[in-house]
Order: sequence, then C-alpha cells, then structure tokens
Amino acid sequence: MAQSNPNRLKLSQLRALVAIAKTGTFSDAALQLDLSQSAVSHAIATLETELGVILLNRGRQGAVLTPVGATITAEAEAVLNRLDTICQQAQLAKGLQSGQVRIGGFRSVATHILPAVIERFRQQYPGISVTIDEFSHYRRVDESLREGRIDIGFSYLPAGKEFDAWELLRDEYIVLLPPAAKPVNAQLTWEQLFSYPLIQTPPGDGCRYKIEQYLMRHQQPCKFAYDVREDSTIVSMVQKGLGATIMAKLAAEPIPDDIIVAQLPDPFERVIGVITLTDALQPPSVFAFLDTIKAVWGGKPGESQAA
Amino acid sequence: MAQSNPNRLKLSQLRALVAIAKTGTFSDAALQLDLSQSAVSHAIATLETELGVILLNRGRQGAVLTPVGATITAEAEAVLNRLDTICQQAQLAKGLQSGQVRIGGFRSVATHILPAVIERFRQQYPGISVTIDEFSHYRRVDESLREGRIDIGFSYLPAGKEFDAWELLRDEYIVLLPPAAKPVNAQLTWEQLFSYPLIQTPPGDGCRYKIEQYLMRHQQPCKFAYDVREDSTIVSMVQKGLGATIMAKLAAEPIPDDIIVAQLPDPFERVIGVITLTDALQPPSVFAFLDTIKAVWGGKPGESQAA
DNA sequence: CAATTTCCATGAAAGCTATAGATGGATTTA
DNA sequence: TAAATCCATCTATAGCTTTCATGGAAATTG
Repeated sequence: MAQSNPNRLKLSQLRALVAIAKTGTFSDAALQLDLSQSAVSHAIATLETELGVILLNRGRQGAVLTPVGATITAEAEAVLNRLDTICQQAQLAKGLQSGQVRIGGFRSVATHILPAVIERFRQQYPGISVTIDEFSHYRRVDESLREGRIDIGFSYLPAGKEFDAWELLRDEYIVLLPPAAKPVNAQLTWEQLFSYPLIQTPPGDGCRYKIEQYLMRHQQPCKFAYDVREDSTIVSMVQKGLGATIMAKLAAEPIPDDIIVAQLPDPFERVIGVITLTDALQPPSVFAFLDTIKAVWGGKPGESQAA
Repeated sequence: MAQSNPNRLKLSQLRALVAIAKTGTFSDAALQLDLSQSAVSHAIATLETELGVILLNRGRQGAVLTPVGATITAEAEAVLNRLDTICQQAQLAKGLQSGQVRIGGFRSVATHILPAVIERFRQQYPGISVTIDEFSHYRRVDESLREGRIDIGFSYLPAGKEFDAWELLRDEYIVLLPPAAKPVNAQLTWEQLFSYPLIQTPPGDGCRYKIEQYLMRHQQPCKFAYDVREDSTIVSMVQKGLGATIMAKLAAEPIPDDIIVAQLPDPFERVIGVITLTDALQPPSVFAFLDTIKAVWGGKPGESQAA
C-alpha cells in the first residue's frame, strides 16, 4: 500500500482543503485563495494521492467532504491556526525588541522597589528603554499618568477610577527613636511620641502630607522641629540623637541597628500600588514591564484589580 | 515594521528550526534532515526575515534558541506533530477502504442481531466485504475463530480465555404454549411444562444442547416429541397447537400474539457475547466492525472485558 | 602563534514544483 | 439542444528550495 509521508505534505494543499471545505466548491476556494481553479484542483489531487485517500466527493454542486476528509480538514485547520499563532508570537516579540516604558514613582519606590524590577527587565528586554521619573508627592504621579507623561505609576491606593490599579505591598508607618531613648513599649503613647523633637520631610512631600493627615485625624498637633528632604538624612539625624521621626518602614530602610523602632499610638499604613491609565492603548513594552513587576513581586500575572 | 504573513511560512523552515533545536547545531540538523548545511542556514535566515525576529543565537558551539525562538519552536513542533496525525488518520482510513471481515454466529444471531449492524457497517465502510457464517452450535463458532476461519464470533459467555469477549445481551429462555392452553401463572411448574408435547431443535444444535443441560441439571426427563430445525417452524407448530417449546426469547421473535408465553420453573438465560481471538493481529476492518457493533448496540467503544 | 577544525553565512546555478492558462468532459438547467 | 457550471488534465514557466563552492570567525592544537 502507498506511503504517506508527513514531510511531503504542503501547506498550500491544506489551505486548499480548508478553503474548499468552507466555500463548498473548488472554484470559490480558488477565488478565496487568490489562485486559479487549476491550482486548487492540483493541490487536492496531489494531497489525495499523497495520503492515498479520497478527501472530497466531487459533484455537480461542488465538493463534499468524505468522512476522512472531514477529519483531516479539522486537523488542517488546527495546523493553519497554529501557524497564525507563530506569526502573532513573532509580532509580539518584535514589539518587545524596541520601545520604551516611562515609569513614575515617589522617592522610596525609586530607591527600594524599582531596582530589582528594572534589572530583570533590562535583562529580558534589552532593547526597551526605561525612564524613571521621581516625584516628591504621589499626587504628581497620578497627574503625570493622566497627562500621558508616564506609562506606569507607583502610587498610593485607593486610586482614582480612571486608573487600573493593583496592590503591590502594604507599608506600615513606624516611629524611629534615637539610640539613647529610654526603653519603651513597642507601642508608643502620644505623649511619648511628642516628647521628642520630630524630624520630617518638608511640606509638599507626599509622606509629610500623609503624616499631617494622620495627626489631624487624631487631633494631635503638627509640630515638627526639622524639615529634611532626604529620608536617609532623617535616619542619620535620628541615629545621632537629634530627634525622632514618623516614617514608612520601606522609606526608612536600611534602619541602623542602634535606632529604636516603635509603633505609632494608632497603627497606620500606606498601600503602595501600581497604576496605569484605564483607557490607554498600551504598547507591548508596557505590558511586559507590568509582567516583570508581578514576576519580581510575586503577583500572579494577568490578575489585576481596580480599586 | 515588517509584516509576517502566515501564508509565507514553509514547513521546511519549521522542520529546520525544530531539528536545530534538537541537535544544537545547523550542521547536525542538516544531517538529520538529509539536507545540506546551506539549505538549513537559508531556511532559518528566510524564516527569521519573514517573522522579523531572531530565533537562534549562533555561536562557536552551535546555535541556541532565543526566548522567542523557544516559543516558536514549541508551536512548530505542534504543527509537525499534527501533520503526522493527518497522515496516520489517512492511513487508518485507507485501511478501511478495502478489506474483509468474516463474522460467525449461531442462527438467531444471524437473524436478529446482525442485520442492523451490517446495514450500518456497509453504509460507513462500503469497501469492506462482510461474510457471515452461520453455525448450528455455538461451539462451532469458537472453533472457527480459533482456526482463523472467521474474525469475529457471536457466542455464549463465558468464553474460553483464548478469546477477548464482551457481553452483548442477556437472552432469557421462555416457554411458548399453544393458544388453547388453559391460563397458567407466568411461572410454570415442571408438571405443567411436561403436560405438553415438547418441540425442540434437533440434537447437535446449540440451543438443544443448552436445554438438555438445563433439564439434566434439574433432574428432569429430556423427552421431546418433535425435532424441528427452524425456530420459526417450531413457533408455527406451537401456534397451531401441536405442543410447547422451550426457546430463547430472541430466537422466538417475532412471537405471534396468540401464543402464550410463560416462564420456566427455574429462570434460565443465555449470555450472548462478541468474541475475538486474543492474540490475533486484527486488520483495521475488524476493529471497525467491532466499533459498529458497539455503536448499534449501545456499548461504549473501547470498553472490552475478558470473561 | 600558525595550522586546523568546526561553526555558520553567502552567492550563483541547478532542479523542482506550484501555478496559470487553455481545453475538455460530465452533469444539470433551460 | 444549447448553455452554464464544475472539476480534471496538459503544458509551459516563474519562483523557490536546494546544492555547490567559498569564505569568515572562533575555538583548539601542536
């Protein structure tokens, strides 16, 4: 009996078969494939010879699939679909060979979250340029995103409903006390807290804003002894005994060993999330970066939540 | 940016890609594909141009897949596998375009079970010739199967362990009484049974044998008034009042309305099954016929049981 | 450090093969 | 009977795949 050799099958033959199955006649299939009727006829004849099987019953009103023909047509369609997939994946990869991603975040993000993500991203997509904007206030992040100056923002949740957002981590505000501070319970009283001069970031800073709101909510005075821009400088000042500070834990890192860490009288945290503009048509590079964030931070890709 | 058109992909290119992925170098791939190294190189170059993507990083120790290359290789393999599937299915169908199936069964099978099966089979596989041997005794069926004169046998279960067997139906033996018989309970006593002259198939017939065994098991006399070969003749004779008969229900069909049907003093049935030789290398046609039997008789194909 | 070996790329020519175009047969429709 | 529709077949050709012949680059060897 004849030999049917997979290596001798031609894609054009499969395309012809599928087209005939869809259109019902050789001629229409030829039209659809932009070929001559002769070519289609030839293709099927060759395919049938090769497989040693009649695939189509020809009649006056066109061609009808035989049972084998139907089976094989299904397979052929699957093959052609997969070919499309190959092209699509190539397209996608091509889109990731170049392009840019513009990231925006407030300071502690840039320092503590982004480096690991960017390292991995540059490794995986060396062709994509990454720019980072650093903002002093998280509201500037939202603003830049809205105005299209950045593609991905790190900000606080909940975010406005014009954003797609998902939570990255929860970051608790803590109190840093000088090494010389006399031992206290982990949880401070307001009185204990205000017994130290407070060192904070200057007005207009996002953290300062959050802390002022917090104190106002508890009807406490917003009296600060020093305004210092750099978190690390604040930490140094605390370490040298100049005062205490309220600071998000992430921003305080690395915390020197001799500094005393205490909890606020009322626990308080910020939720750091990743946000993108809901109705922006993102280039593949942006999706790739989001995936990388999720990969680095353990989130499951594709799972997002509007908050 | 370039356009990658699925219609321009060539199977030879995919084969080259997969071969390189497997062998690790262009040269070995060429060897495996029985092509020149140049051909493989060209194939990949064209494919990469077409897709607009680098699939392989070439180095001193051969070629290594890029991430995209790996993705696409996986797809390509799937495509090629499906091509194999197409050929296999064609092969299978080809095996069913001709061939023969030799069936053997005792008489009531040939009359009552086979017609529906054969009709469907001939419709589905018009090229396969079906021959039917009819035997008076089920032992002749087993014998013919063992000696290779038939491929599929209808016989009684349990079957010898040289056979693959599965149950087709259970067929109860019943008593047919003349229309004039005085009303009786559905279940006869031995006495009632023997008050009629008994009409049976002649000695050597499978049914006769079964019935004799049954009576002997119950220490009853094997006294028969008439030996008649044809089941339908026996039924007619009962109908005309010449006597009663013990007969499998299937063999008695169609049972005339005026005949009285009663149960044996001790219920008794035969199990009709389909058997094939366990270690025979069956041609596809045989499998096809078995599938048709199962399809017609509601059995789930592929489910078989040795008894 | 030259020589060798083992990679892959490239360009031109050869060989196949898919395709178009023209024709014809078969069957249905008018 | 003529016309229309559908598919098969034949031939010539354009296009593509493959080979052949070369060459360059990188590792290995003596």
